[in-house]
Amino acid sequence: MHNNQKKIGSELNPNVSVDCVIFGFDLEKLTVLVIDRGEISAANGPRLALPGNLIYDDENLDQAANRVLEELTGLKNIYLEQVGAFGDPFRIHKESDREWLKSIRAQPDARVITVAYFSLVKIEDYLPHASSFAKNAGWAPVNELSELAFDHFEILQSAKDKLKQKIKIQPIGFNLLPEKFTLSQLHRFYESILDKPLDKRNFRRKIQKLNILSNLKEKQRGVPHKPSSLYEFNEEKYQELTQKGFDNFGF
Amino acid sequence: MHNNQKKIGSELNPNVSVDCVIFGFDLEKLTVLVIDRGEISAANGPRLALPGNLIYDDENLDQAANRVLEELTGLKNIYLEQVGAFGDPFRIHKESDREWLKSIRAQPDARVITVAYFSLVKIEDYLPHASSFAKNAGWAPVNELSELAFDHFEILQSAKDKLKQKIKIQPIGFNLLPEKFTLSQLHRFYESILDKPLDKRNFRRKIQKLNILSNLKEKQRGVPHKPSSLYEFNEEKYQELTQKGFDNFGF
DNA sequence: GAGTCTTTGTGTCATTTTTACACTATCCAA
DNA sequence: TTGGATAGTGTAAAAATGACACAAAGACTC
Repeated sequence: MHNNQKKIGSELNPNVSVDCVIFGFDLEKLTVLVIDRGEISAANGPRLALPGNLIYDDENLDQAANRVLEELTGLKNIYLEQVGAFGDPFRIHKESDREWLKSIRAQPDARVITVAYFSLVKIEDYLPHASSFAKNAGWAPVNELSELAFDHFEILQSAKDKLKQKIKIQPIGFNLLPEKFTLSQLHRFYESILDKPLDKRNFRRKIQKLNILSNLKEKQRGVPHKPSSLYEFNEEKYQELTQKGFDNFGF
Repeated sequence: MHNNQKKIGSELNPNVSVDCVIFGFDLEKLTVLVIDRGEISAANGPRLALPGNLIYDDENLDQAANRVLEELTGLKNIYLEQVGAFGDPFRIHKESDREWLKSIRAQPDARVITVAYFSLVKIEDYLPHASSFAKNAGWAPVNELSELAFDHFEILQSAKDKLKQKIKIQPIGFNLLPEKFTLSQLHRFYESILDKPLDKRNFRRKIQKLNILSNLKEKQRGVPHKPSSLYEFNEEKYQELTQKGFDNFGF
């Protein structure tokens, strides 16, 4: 069910899967793409899970993650980074999880090591893709989740931590925000990832000094308050920065 | 050969292994523990490899890494952190690697995903352990290696990068250095990991401000120059720091 | 025991970065 | 026209950084 467009000449590896933590930002808070597994028979565990699947024997891990991401969102060439491997032999212990696996896997009891990836996607770009499990996917605010299937909640935590580290070192907001955005939105983005308030003026000073933003000569319209200037990221500057590396956006 | 002390009631998982990047510091430069595979028949590839092994189906990844580490060094409760998963389906392509696998694995052609860990070990504590592959193990200076078996060189690079990041955030020199050490040794340690020169006075100022070092009232003896004061780490302070996290030892 | 070699250990100043903090401007809606 | 909401802006004190040079201590040699 997960994947019925079987690749010719390749076999699923029953022991290794990838799971994707796909972050979005709805201009208010950080969100993550989750699958709703629907009503489950037995002990009703968490309905929500991260998208993921077994890997094929002839693809590498990055390819597998890209494939899962594309199957779900239709998006290619998306920022994707490994979080790590998760392999508790008892990670599949909840009865509800086992029930679900029986319905989608040939060997539901096999021990599976999963390799988690996180990616950053503009919510505006995401259109639920026709294929497979996407019809039950949706964005959930990261901080409102309290449980997920399997060890996915733990994976989500690790992914958040990775993202938190990453954002101090590279301006990756880039990948998540719409083409045009306001400084306040960017500000909220950093606050929701770092999970603490940042002084408005200091934030603006610091982000401007990176020289990565272009002030479009355009303003918000129709907002019931002073309209904000719109900005866009300067991709060249971004490349330059990530090359040289910029230690320290550590608020 | 790798592991003949088979655990009762558990099976090796033919698809998942762990590899350990065990760093040491010989007071001059960063070193890593490698296995010498000896003369190999076919196309003579790299003799050196990282220690590693398949996992058992009833142990989790951290346990497997600890087991491999202990089998090799006899050391328990060592600092150990995941680097990531490596899973190129063609990672076993060199003829010399295949020859070697035939001699140690039941299924030498299986596709194997490996999960890499790095750990930090005091060289003084390390005594080659009787068991298994340890007799051919030894410390090699990290920066003098130019190739390793399989994708181990790539893994080593990743581990170095992780270590580099880590050291900016936590005072883990702790785990590597002998009980008593001099500031110059610590200085050299940071330089060899960050791979760039650090100003002596600024380094000393910064490290002292962490308040993590105790100046023993003791000096080096028998050195043909002004003897240095010896220091030790203050473990309590270390715990405190890692809790609060100290952003920024970013030279 | 005088001289040489080698490494330790120390302070200051100029510059940059960080932090804390409050009020006016602009738009919409009532 | 007023009220509500958010945007946008500067300064001053404190802390951190980076650059830089010379005297002190021991071992060894002659």
